Amino acid sequence: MPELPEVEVIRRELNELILGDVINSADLFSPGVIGYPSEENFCLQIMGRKIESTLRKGKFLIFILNGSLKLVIHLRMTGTLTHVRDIINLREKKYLRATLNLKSGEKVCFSDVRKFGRMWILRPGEDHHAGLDRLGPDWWSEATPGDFINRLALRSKSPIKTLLLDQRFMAGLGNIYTDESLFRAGIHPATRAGYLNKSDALNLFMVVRDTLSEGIDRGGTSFRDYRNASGKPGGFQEKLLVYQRKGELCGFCDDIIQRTILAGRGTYFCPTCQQFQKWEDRSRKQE
DNA sequence: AGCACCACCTGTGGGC
DNA sequence: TGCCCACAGGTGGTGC
Repeated sequence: MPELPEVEVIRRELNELILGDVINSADLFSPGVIGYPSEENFCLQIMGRKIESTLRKGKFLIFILNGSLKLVIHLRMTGTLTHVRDIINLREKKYLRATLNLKSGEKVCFSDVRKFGRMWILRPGEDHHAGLDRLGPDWWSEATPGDFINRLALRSKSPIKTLLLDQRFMAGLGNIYTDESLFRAGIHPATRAGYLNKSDALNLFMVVRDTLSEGIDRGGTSFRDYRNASGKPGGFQEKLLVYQRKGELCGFCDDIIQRTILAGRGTYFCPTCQQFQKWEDRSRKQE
């Protein structure tokens, strides 16, 4: 489910609601929800910690706790974080995996249908337990056009979609925002990175940032499960131009949106508006 | 090094 | 209505 915009929407909301609050305790309801340390130590270490600040890196949500501890959360496909006073009001109650019980009397509820989501408590130097150390620059708060161009040059043979999805390349994009960005930039998802010149790359960088920005402004994309910290859906799904629109008219030309598989993921594109691949094939034949 | 494939889970929607 | 299959916003491991 959540990509960078969805995690950022949740972070901003929780930042207003729980900053400065204290986690009295945690309740765990699903084995495997804690990535590190053990469930027992997770519960012991989190008790009585003050939430000093909130961060996001890629799709990871991070709460800085007093005593140099970090609470790290990844929602993976179907995870949600909901701020409630009473669990009875929780929409995803059936899939509740953990709660953080705050001194204020409120709770942060971690629900997750598919159980892929994880939480970690990390001390300084323990980022590798969550894979945080392997992330590239965050697309929203860290990456620069220069980063992007330099990194593209290092992976020039990879299809551009593969790179955009690779969190070690740059962190935060998932399947929806990748397909939407490539459509908006007019680039076929299979185009090899090395085929993009500097101007193409710069344009793609700006388009990705604009697409993420609009996603955040509209409260994220609720294709199915995503809800913000108040339990409400986002609105960017109404603005999707290709994702999940196989067989529909493009909207910018008379062609029809196609679906294929790339990087192991369902991939949506317009064969007419995203022609980079065709040009690349032609230039390869001329070699 | 990089990529394809499977695994992890549960639910939903389409076709018959 | 029911069954079966494909597919779903993510990532890590394995083997070629």
